[in-house]
Amino acid sequence: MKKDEQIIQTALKLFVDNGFHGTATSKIAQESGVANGTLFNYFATKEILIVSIHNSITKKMDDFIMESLGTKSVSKESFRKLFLASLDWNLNNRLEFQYLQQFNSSPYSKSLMARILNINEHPLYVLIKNGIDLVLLKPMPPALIFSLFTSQVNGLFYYLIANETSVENTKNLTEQTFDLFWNMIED
Amino acid sequence: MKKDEQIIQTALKLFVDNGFHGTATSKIAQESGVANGTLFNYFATKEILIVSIHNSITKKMDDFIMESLGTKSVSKESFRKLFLASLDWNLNNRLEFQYLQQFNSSPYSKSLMARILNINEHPLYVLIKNGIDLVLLKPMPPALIFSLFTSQVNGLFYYLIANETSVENTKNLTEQTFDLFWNMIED
Amino acid sequence: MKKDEQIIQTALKLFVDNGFHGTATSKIAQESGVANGTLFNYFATKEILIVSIHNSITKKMDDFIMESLGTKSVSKESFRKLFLASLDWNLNNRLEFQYLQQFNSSPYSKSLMARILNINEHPLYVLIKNGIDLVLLKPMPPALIFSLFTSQVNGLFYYLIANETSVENTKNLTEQTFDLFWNMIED
Amino acid sequence: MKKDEQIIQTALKLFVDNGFHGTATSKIAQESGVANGTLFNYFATKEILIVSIHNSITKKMDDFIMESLGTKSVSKESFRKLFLASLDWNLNNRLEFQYLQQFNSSPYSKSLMARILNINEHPLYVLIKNGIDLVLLKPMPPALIFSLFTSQVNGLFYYLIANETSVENTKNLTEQTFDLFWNMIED
DNA sequence: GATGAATGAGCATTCATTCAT
DNA sequence: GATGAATGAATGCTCATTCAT
Repeated sequence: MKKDEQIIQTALKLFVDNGFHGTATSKIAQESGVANGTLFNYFATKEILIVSIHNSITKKMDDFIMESLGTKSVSKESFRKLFLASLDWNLNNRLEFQYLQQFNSSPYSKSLMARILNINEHPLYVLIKNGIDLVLLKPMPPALIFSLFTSQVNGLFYYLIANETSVENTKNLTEQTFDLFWNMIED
Repeated sequence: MKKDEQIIQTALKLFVDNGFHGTATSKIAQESGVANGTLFNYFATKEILIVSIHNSITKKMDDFIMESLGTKSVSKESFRKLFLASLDWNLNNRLEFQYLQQFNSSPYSKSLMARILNINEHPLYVLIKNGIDLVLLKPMPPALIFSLFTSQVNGLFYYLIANETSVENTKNLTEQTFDLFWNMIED
Repeated sequence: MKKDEQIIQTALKLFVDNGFHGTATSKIAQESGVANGTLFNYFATKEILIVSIHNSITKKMDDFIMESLGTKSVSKESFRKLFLASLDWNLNNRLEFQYLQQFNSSPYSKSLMARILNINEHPLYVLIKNGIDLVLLKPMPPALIFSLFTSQVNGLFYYLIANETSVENTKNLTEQTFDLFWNMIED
Repeated sequence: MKKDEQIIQTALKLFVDNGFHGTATSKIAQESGVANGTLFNYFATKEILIVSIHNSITKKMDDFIMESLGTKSVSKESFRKLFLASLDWNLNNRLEFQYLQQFNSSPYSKSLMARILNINEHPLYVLIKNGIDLVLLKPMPPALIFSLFTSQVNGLFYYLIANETSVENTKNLTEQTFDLFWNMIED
């Protein structure tokens, strides 16, 4: 692994465990196997490191979800794929999930360097907008449906991690929860 | 206002604006109109102050929601009241909402002194459980419905604060969103 | 017990256990059963309290030794009585002994308020001086004999507290050690 | 001089002059010609610095005395060499002597990091024990003779610093005082 | 590019002392 | 005389950042 990636991975874990303030850059350098000063050759300041981790995570997450979506046809199946992919990513990247939570509720989230996710270009948003236009979905503000979609995924995710269950059961609950959601928004 | 309450209010605002680390205790004392040392007569450490603010907020929130609920009859109306009260509280106490978000994704949330909310005794959870028993709600894990309820409120809340709209419109969207949710979970 | 005496006794123990710096005036007040501010009605500053304790101890010690001496006739018996009394006081007032050690090796010992023991007026010094004049003792500087006397007592004392032994044995060792010392200084 | 040694020397002087509490670490750093934080790169806490100084002093003192002793033959000459070396060290290292006094009557002396001087292995103790076995010394507890030896050295030392005198005279008094002591303990 | 010793601003916390009640 | 809340100067220690090697 390249050094910058190594540093990001180490820092990610330490930040989630001990918070931004609770993690000294010297500790990150040490656990990354580099010298104190070396860290600053890759990330000029601690804040830049923190934001870089955020950007790295969101990029990977977006890539994963986009790839999972495949074709962008407007259909229940597309929504279903997005729902499953989002949940899967959360379940398989819990450290990253926690990091994003922590980052978003910290003052760093106001940093100008943070990747800005323009909701209008988000594939889910586009899908919803088209769905409404095609009278496949209820005539509601697309941003509201977008927000409810995200929340529903999170709601299920929180339940699943608080009540660890079998893979099979997880799958069933996921399908069931998606169906509930779909019935809620389809016209 | 009593001094401890004054300190809590000042700290709440500063913590939300600048983060826990970004807010010096001396700054809190100064803006609270007390001397540096006085703050520590009321809250022995910064961590205790941070946890105390959390406990103060959750207590007020719980009280508000419980009062809004009134009778605990198992009915759509009760769920509606809880939905509206939760959203209202979020909308009218944004600083406190942000504080809770920040606190929950910080290492302080693991503090032993933090009020522990036992989900089994939460009025919403009880309502859901009874609703399932009475075949008013779909036969799903009550904790999942609980989680989806909370998420739906948050989903709507995020939409509303990102798209400020008239009080009238807010009210309509809220009723509409609750109805969607209700249709989703009723048997 | 009067309040000032009560405070002195409490402070004495706390200072020996935790050092001057390690003992907060508030702690002394608390353990003395008085309020924070009350302590300062009796001792205007912490330093005054520290010096007062020193003076109180040295006065009591001097009184005890003087009383033990009785007649001031220049004789082996007088030296013996002083030797025994000094040792006894150390053995029976270990807290006070430790306090004096700590005080004397602290910057407080330079305080102008500390009782000054003018060696020339010290009964032991007078005794020694007269002993030399009467050719009872070796012709050495009296201050040197004084210092050796004190050191011999301390040397025995340190041995006794490091090797707790029976009262009988303690007595025997004391007499034996004094005899050694006497043989050393008698002409 | 290496930086840690420089810091130790500076701190030694300041601690003796102003006490442990009366000496701020920032003052030590400043007078050592290093930055505040640098001090803590060498000594993680103030307490560690204090104990390190103690250990440094006792090591140097032990080395000096051991070297002065030379052969360990059991003879009056060996005791004489130890007596002279101990006194010399005290006279030539007064700051260090005062430091040890202050340290030993402070709570820091209970620190686990402090060098433990096991009396049984002390060269003087061994010498005394062998001297008794060989019927060179009086049949007394060796630890008592040890203690009296040390006290006699201190007693003379206190006299000498209170009554500064010529080198010649100091030498004479020392030899004389040792002879007195030797007569006291020899069988 | 890598190192790690050095830096010094910054902060949480302590505590002797004051004074209004 | 007693109280104890309030004070604020003082200090040990941390840690992001620099830079000479």
